[in-house]
Amino acid sequence: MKNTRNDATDLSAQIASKIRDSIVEGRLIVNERLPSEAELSEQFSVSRSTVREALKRLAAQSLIRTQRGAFGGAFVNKLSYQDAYSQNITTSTLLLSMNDINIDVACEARFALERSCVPLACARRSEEQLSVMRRELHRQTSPDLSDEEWCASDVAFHRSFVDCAQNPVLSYQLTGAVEAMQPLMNMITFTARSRAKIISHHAALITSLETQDIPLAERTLGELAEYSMQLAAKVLADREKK
Amino acid sequence: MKNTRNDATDLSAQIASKIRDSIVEGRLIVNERLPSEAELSEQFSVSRSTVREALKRLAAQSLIRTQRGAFGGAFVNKLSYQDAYSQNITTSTLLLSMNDINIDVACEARFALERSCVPLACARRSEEQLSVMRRELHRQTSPDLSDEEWCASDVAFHRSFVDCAQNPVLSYQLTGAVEAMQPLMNMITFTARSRAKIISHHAALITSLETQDIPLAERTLGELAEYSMQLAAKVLADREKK
DNA sequence: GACTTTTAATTGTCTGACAAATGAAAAACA
DNA sequence: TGTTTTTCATTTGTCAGACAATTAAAAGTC
Repeated sequence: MKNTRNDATDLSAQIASKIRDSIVEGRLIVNERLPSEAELSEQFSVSRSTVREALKRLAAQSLIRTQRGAFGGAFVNKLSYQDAYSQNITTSTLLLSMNDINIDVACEARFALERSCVPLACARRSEEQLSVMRRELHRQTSPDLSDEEWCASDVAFHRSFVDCAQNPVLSYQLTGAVEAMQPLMNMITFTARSRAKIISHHAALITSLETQDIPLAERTLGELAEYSMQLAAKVLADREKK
Repeated sequence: MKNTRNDATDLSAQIASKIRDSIVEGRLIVNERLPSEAELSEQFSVSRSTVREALKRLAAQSLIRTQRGAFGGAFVNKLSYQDAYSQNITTSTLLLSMNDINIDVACEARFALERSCVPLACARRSEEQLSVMRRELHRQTSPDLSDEEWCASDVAFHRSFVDCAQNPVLSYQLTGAVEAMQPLMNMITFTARSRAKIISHHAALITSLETQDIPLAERTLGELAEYSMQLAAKVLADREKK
């Protein structure tokens, strides 16, 4: 079906593709054991090293895990949210950092996505997430926070906001968008004044959740998006000047 | 910094992690050439096979590409949208299929995310995307479409809807959500009647874009979400009965 | 100057070996 | 008999060395 993979590539890539298809299309199920490396090398008529390179490719995508010893081997891995998160973050971060994405485009996407969980977040927010957001808000008021720490706290704040929707699939999909912004924002120097302004928006966001005020949340996110873009634009303008 | 990776793992995994960090943190830049396998094996004091396994791991994540011949080698790869898309789709699909996700949760997330591009899509939709949507809508009216073909067309339709927002980052983030739904929806048998109903919603969606009617688009997406969940619930109920 | 051949560098693949881990079975022991 | 220890076969992890295939630069040729 999706056999766009083919001839021109390495043997190890071809073999990895074949096994990957077996997993994705369900012919190999979770926790099932693959044949041993020796058996695979016979099946595919290649050397053990080639098989191993193929298996390492799959391991890098968390599709399999391996275990040594008798009755060990390679097993189809149940992809955890944790694994999926970190893969998503790595890919999103690299995509943004390598493709000179316009920061406005990234901001626009991020806040559009975040806005998508406003109704659910307002309806379902639990004390657990709210307390994380309050904690991060408090941390943000500390004046001796470095720009990196500030951005990290910002990410934690927004991740918790997303988690308010109590939908793990939604959280997963948004993780990449929220986390990948951090390196971009890290380039901005946040003055005391700009921090104060963002903090007030964050406070409003918490209030909107507490009072389940959907319009307020949407408006606040919009303002945050706009302000982020302004700050970024200013940084770019300053850099231009030099 | 993020050195949660450590001791208990394979040498090849450790080496892959080190190189990955170098790329993610920018010490190795796009198109830069890595040392040759022989040099790397000296640097890390391991055999060439171990280095190769590490490099294959990175290649599986599209972080590097390799080229044979003199002046060949491993180069830091510029992650393309295409590569990022397919990684995202694979991960999302597996996450959903392996974690017995409640279909309601997946539907909820998908339509929440899709709703996030309604304002942008209405404002910016181009004739290009609209014609794709019309083409898929027309295809959906064909009665001899298999359930799989129907679902594939559905995915193409919604991807094009997302693309209307003209924001590649947004499209990237939503690809996983839209595509990963297909295997879940494939389990549903779409009767002529249910197809007709969905087609009418799709038609309304096209109209809402043409007339830039944001409320109509949001309402239509909501109805689609609800109807999808109904169909899924019915499938589950029928299966229970047996 | 244009074309061909050689050459050196580099990845891709293969073979064979040994180390390390590990669970099962066998042996030893109480 | 029941429990602990030892042995053992299997499998992955790592290594060393070899050769094939590819490739671009360098050298040679006309």
